[in-house]
Amino acid sequence: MGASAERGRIVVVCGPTATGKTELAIALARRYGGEMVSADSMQVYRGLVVGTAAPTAEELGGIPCHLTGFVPPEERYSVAEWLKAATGAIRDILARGRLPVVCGGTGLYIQSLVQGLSYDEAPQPLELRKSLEQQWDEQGGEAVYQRLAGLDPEHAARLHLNDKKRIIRALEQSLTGGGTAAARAAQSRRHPPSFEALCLGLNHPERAELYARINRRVDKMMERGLLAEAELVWRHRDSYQTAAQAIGYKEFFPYFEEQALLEGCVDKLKQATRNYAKRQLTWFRRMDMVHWLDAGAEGLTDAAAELVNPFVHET
RNA sequence: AGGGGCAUAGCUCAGUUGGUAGAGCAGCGGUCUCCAAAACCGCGUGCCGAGGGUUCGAAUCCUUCUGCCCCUG
Repeated sequence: MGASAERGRIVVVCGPTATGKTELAIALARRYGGEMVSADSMQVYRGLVVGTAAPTAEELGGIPCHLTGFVPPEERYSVAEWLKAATGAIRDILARGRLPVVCGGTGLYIQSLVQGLSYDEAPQPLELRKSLEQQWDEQGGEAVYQRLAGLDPEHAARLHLNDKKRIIRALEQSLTGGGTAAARAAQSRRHPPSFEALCLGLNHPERAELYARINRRVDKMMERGLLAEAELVWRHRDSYQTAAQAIGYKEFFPYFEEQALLEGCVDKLKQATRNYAKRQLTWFRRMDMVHWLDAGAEGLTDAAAELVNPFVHET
């Protein structure tokens, strides 16, 4: 009974959108007496259900699902908060003697959980950020970049001059006593990961197949009332800061503003979703702990179970 | 039928007075330590509609054909 063996075990289902992650996760939860934990930056929001393909009560069939629809859409959410919530939910599930099945497509969230990254508790300096953004817009990015280069040359050298978001984020951290990026990275890894994870990655080997499924799923979302959901988001676009940038809503804004036809917006949405799936693939492909499974294969759940069995039973 | 116009990357189009082509979007690859469904970076994938001619050299000029569009009847 070594200390390292005491870490709780979790199963993670990741991969690009529209590959059936939710379905597999539910099947595994059912088979192993587990509970789902969503790892999705948009499913956390209340009211975004059709567009985010959040698991429905019918799909779940009684399996508990955590971390979906619990954040008011006006709120700004972040990895740090999700990590805290997910860690808590997982601990609870483990305490009940059940298997946590984490399921989602947000690479940053999953990687942070699996690798045990910890984020600074301090709230983000939004005022400072605003003034830095202003400086960027008024004086140009070069000036802001040079400021970071003076404080953290090593990190600055890695960032592209156009990477406004990261340059400003790095600068605000350095300016508020966060030290260099290298120091922060070391700090975030000072504890080993809280859990031992088995990562299953779902993908369709043929890109055309993945894209065809995405297109079909968007059509299905339209049938399920995506447009009404999108209109709600559009009406509140000023207050739904993070939620309004979710794929599946912003693509319809031109339609509501009578600047585009509905059909064109649907095509744009399909395209945006395909682009997103590709980015997700890039992210998960480089996580070398992921065991890839063919999402379209017969007996997918059994194939997954072959990996999960030894993982949950070995001591 | 007569007159005119257009055919260039998967799509929309650039291409000076002739020097074998380039943008956006799509696509492909990648980055990612607190907006991450975000943000950012890299890569041109081409019988320049087909044939013939002029020329050292043609996407560019001439000509025939094919296809599409417009005008007149």
